[in-house]
Amino acid sequence: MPAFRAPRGTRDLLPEDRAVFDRLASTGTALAVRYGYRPIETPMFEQSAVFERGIGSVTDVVEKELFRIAPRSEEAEAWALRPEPTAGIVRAYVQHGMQTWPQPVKLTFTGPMFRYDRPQAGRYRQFWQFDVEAIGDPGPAVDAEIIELGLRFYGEVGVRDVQVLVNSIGDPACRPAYIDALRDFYRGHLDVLPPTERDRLERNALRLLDSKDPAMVELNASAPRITDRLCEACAAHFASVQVHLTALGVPFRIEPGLVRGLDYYTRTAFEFYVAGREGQQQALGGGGRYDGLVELLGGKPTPGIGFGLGLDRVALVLAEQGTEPPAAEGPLAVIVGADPEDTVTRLKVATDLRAARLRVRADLGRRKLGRQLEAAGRDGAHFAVILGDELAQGQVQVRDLLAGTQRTVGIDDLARELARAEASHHHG
RNA sequence: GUGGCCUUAGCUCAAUGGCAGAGCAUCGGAUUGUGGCUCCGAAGGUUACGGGUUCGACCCCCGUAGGCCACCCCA
Repeated sequence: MPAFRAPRGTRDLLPEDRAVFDRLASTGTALAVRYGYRPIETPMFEQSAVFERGIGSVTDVVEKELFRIAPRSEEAEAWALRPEPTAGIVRAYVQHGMQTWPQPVKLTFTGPMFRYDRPQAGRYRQFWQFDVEAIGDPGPAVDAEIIELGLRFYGEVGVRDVQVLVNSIGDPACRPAYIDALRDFYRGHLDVLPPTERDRLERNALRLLDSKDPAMVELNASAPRITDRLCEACAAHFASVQVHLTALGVPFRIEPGLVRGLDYYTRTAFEFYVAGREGQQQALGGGGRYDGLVELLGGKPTPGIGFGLGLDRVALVLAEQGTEPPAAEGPLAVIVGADPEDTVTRLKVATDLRAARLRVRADLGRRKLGRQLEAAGRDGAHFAVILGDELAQGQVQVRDLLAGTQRTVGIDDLARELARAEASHHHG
């Protein structure tokens, strides 16, 4: 009914929602910093080629979900809103010569991503990711470190029953042979393949592995497994990742059907799910190793690994699991007055208290005292400072709205008294 | 991108094809400067939008938009 509303697939984070997001983002950043990651920020859009080259042009993310920006002139560069953070961060790594920094370069970022797909709960055209990237470390120890970091994030933020799925999808030494074997296998069962899967067979055979079509699920049970066909180096790497994960006490499940949707991944791939929902879409987060990406974007051959965790989905799961959102904090005090018309004094008192670094609100409406106090109570204020005739003697009433008590305070002592009350309240 | 369900006040929901309503929330009042409770009142609607059928449409039909569900895919 309103004339304007938020574009399809986007939403407003009202203060209550925003408080949840703030908590998720600050928890993630603090956690990553504790692990040695430094916050970075890259543009929300890049040359389309950064994503086409990096993510792979035959992926869904690029083929049908890339949020392209209409060029403003013939000679304009083709731009696209970022659908994920890794390509842009790696582009920055190359552009700024980060290979001369102490390796690995560990970076973290939290911000909005954009994908032009059909919205659903937990699936938006603008969504938030908490991202961590370690560039320049071949692993396998850092693989386990980063998976443990992801799992710890969910724990600290209060999501219960998170499962870790891991797999290795090989590297250029072994994956091509595996994909050939996979194609041969599916070609032997062409009659069973649904049309869409048949279409993808030549283009992106790995994707058939995580199809949810019942016929495919049955067929995939007997499909060749990448984990049986890793080259020696990949097999050793994968085994060592598991040793490290076990040593860290990270419970995980090997999921041979786990393939990631972006082409740049090699070797370690992992996803986080809420237990019981693994079969559905709605991964809470995922990531993996991308040893070829830096080179693909014009840098020297450099290994890397990272993850992106979807904050919108974390917020959704927290709500479903009944986790209490952070309580809205009301002002320490509201300045109210017996004379509804005297907004000058109320605003002046509030301004002086704010200058003293106190969180106060002045009631600037011209309504009678009872209404002002009522609003202060609903606002969650701890105190009401009541301005009345005593002001002539330099005094005000300070009413404790929670306790229902009230006392007279000299106007010159007001800031000190309120600051002391706030301090004792927070320590008690 | 495919299929299905849904859309009435800020929110949650009513209304047989015949006067669009309730609760909560908002705002105001209950005689001079003290909140939460109670009582009274006000405001709030192009029934998502556009067509059609009908004497008459929130209600039936078509289209569009948005949300949700299952696909697809991913976070």
